[in-house]
Amino acid sequence: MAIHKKESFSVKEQSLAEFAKALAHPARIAILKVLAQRNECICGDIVDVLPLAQSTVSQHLKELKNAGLIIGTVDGPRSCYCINWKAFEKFNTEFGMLFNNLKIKNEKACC
Amino acid sequence: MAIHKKESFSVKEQSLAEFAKALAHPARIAILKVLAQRNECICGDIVDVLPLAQSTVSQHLKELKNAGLIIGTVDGPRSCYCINWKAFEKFNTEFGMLFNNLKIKNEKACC
DNA sequence: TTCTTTAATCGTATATTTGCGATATAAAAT
DNA sequence: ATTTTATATCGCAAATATACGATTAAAGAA
Repeated sequence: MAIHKKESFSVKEQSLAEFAKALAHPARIAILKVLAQRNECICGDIVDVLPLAQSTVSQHLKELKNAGLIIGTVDGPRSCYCINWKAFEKFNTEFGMLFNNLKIKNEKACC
Repeated sequence: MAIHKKESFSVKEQSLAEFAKALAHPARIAILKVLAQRNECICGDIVDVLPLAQSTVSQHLKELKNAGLIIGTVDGPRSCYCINWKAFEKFNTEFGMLFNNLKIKNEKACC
């Protein structure tokens, strides 16, 4: 029984979906906010701010890193995370273009 | 064992995450594309285009509808779906604002 | 060296998502 | 009235995601 046929969609569709999935949890949105609000790259400070266990936060950070939305650097015994603005820019405009392209074609909607 | 503490985040964070979740599958991205490319509101035509069973497509449509991204109207024996541009606009700008606000504050990143 | 601190990873429980076939529903066609 | 067509929903199986405690790893401090 073939389950999860995400591969059968276009690369662009998959990549947009991947990006969206990385943002699809309030904790990860909150992490991005924290990372940006402090102009130094925080690591465990996020744990103090979020209502989640250290291991859970670490897991969310890993997902954001895998999606390319943040960059992690090891700094002695601690880890320093930053937002990867390039990736954000890329996906933000990609989303924007998707929406715009759609809208142009769809001036007269039926419902 | 308390699982899923999404409620402990801000309403805005939750709403952004909800929007992202609705987009977090290539099938749903593809559906939105199809809905926009044809200037008539399609229903079962989507099933012909996607590599998924009718029931699965119906389920994805339901999720998009629940998230408010599309509107469904019953038209005789068939259903007519359209993109809800207002919701899209709202979330698109909300995302944009999030990114912009973050970027302004974060001119000097450490990594 | 030993202890402490910081963060990643492992193991595990539970929840949610994804997908399909089968069935139900409802309107149109015959 | 029966059949066809279009779509939603139900029930189930498998895959993923979420969360936590416990453990590991690695650097700095004692």
